[in-house]
Amino acid sequence: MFEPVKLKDIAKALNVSVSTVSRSLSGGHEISEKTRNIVLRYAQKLNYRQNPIALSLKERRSRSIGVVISEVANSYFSQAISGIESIAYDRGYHIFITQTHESADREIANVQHLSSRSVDGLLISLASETQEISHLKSLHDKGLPIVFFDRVSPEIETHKVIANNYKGAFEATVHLIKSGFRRIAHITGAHHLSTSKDRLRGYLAALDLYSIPCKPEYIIYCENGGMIQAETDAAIAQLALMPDRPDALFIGGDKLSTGCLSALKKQGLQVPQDIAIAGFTNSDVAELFKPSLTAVSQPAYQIGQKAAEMLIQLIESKKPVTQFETEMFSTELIVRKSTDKV
Amino acid sequence: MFEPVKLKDIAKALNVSVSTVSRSLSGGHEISEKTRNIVLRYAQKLNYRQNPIALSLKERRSRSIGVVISEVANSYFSQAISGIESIAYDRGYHIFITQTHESADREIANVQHLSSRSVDGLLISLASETQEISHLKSLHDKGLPIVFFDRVSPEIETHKVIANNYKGAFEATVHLIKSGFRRIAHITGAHHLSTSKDRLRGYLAALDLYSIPCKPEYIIYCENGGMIQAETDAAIAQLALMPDRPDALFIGGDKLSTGCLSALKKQGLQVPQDIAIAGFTNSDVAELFKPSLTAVSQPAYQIGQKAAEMLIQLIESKKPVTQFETEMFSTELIVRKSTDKV
DNA sequence: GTGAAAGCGCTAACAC
DNA sequence: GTGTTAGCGCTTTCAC
Repeated sequence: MFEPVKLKDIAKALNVSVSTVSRSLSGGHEISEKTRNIVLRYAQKLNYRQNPIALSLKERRSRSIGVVISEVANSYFSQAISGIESIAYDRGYHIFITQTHESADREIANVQHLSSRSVDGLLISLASETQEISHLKSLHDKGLPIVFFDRVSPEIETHKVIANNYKGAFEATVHLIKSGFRRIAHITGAHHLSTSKDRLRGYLAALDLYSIPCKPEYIIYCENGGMIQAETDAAIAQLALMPDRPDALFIGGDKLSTGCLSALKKQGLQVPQDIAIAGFTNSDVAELFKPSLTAVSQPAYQIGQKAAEMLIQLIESKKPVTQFETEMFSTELIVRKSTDKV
Repeated sequence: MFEPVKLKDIAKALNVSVSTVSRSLSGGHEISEKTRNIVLRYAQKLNYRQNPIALSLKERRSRSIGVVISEVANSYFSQAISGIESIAYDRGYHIFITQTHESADREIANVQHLSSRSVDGLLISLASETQEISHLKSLHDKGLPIVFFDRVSPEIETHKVIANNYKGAFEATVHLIKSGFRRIAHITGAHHLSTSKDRLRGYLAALDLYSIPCKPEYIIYCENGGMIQAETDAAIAQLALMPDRPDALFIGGDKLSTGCLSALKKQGLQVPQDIAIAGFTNSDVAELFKPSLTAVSQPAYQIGQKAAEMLIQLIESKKPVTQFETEMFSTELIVRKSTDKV
């Protein structure tokens, strides 16, 4: 098998002690220039690499961070991951990515697994199903740094990074209203998620501003957040059958937006003739849909970067951090054909 | 900070030795039922977890595998990752995902980083830019298990997992021909990639079967594999300007397929009226495009699973493996509107 | 300036 | 059946 060079090998070959080698390599001051150079040169020649596992054991940290998301196959998350990765890489951290597929059980298992793998910190966007976060709380109480992004929880006081979901939803809804639609429904993710709540508030605020009464039956929660297409189909079917069928739809989720487009197609409803839609999505192909999709896009890459930065800062902070921030990024409304009034 | 329970804590509390605790926990036979029960119960109560880092140091393996792909934001790879993850998780392995973004330099850095992080093995799909794989060869020669998937290299003898790219391309091209198209161009990824070569062969074989002469100018390589949209746009522009403009297009890459759709739109070419298209893609929204996209879909999840299985088998094999296999999976042709003859 | 030795958490060979 | 000890690769304190 693969046998990397270790300090002992170098020490033996050079007839010095292991500690001399270690000190030379780590740039210790108390080493003679001459010895250091010899060691350095030899180590270089043998392509010596520190064994990170031994180092972790020694330092009692792993230089790795755990990432918990619902799915990589989601444009928002895959972009966020790239952002996280870019920062982590720069700072010498590795990332463990785990997927919950929106299941609370898998989230618990993943978090458990990661913490037992001694990650130095956790970056998490909660699963749709998760309502109770004692699995995170206990870890956090024990001192494990955690930074929330996207779907956050008020129950743990720590850094959080989110998009301005309220404003994004508000703008999208206003755009629908200004385009001439009045019967605007809202399909969104699990009711307890922070993102769902904020987006709902934005939607309601826009209706309110234009004095459009809000119909409770126009608000539909998809508890699986688009993970299960049948649920999305059912939501659309429900809207389609209403006597006072909506003429527009504001969708509060990445997976849901494409899911609704697909469901509407199955229902035989034309977009935007029968019903206009605008939705949160970071898809890079929203332009190509039939019709092209008016989208609320989040700066997912930057959100990932910021979250990683904050986590690493937390990890590397000498004294316990007590001041926590919630960083908020602006969304962008990209108007396309799915909200054209015809 | 976060201080997990260790064997020593349990030993001290129970007034036994560390080894007794270790043996009880690992189900050693030479322990009295009584002691074991006491230890087990206490460990349970304290929620004891083995420290995987210490274990790795001891066992000289990390129970983790490195995954090198071009991008997670790619339907094929995100599905493959899920497959890899499902197997790895079952077998007690963690995965490190790294992205090359098609750059050879980043691939080298990632591989280097992973190997220095002591992964037990590597799962890799080569970057578009990679032509020279000595960085992998040297690691492989030193005994690091490597399994290739998707984009493989003949230069290293090991297990490989791929889709039947030849047949997938053949079927897609035949479908275009049978639909009545004759001037069929082929846009594909970097010329040296195994996938590009196999798909080209399939395309040529189909043309040949129907005695359609192959025009060299109808074959365009996008060396960045759709990563840079400008390159894809240029390829389409080139085709659009030909005096004998193709009436159909077979596309040999996931990112390229959507990229071409977008480029055609910019060129003002209607699909399929002006030009029909069929392409490799695992996108779950190919149905929603305008027009819906005829796709060659790969069983990415299964490919990921198989690759992970093979790698773990390699890792855990007692004796050096000398017999290597290349596992091939069938693709599926999903016919949609983008290849309708009008 | 350099070496010896302890210790990070764990397992296992070797005592008893 | 249980304890003692060495060792995985590394850093760092303490001697010299």
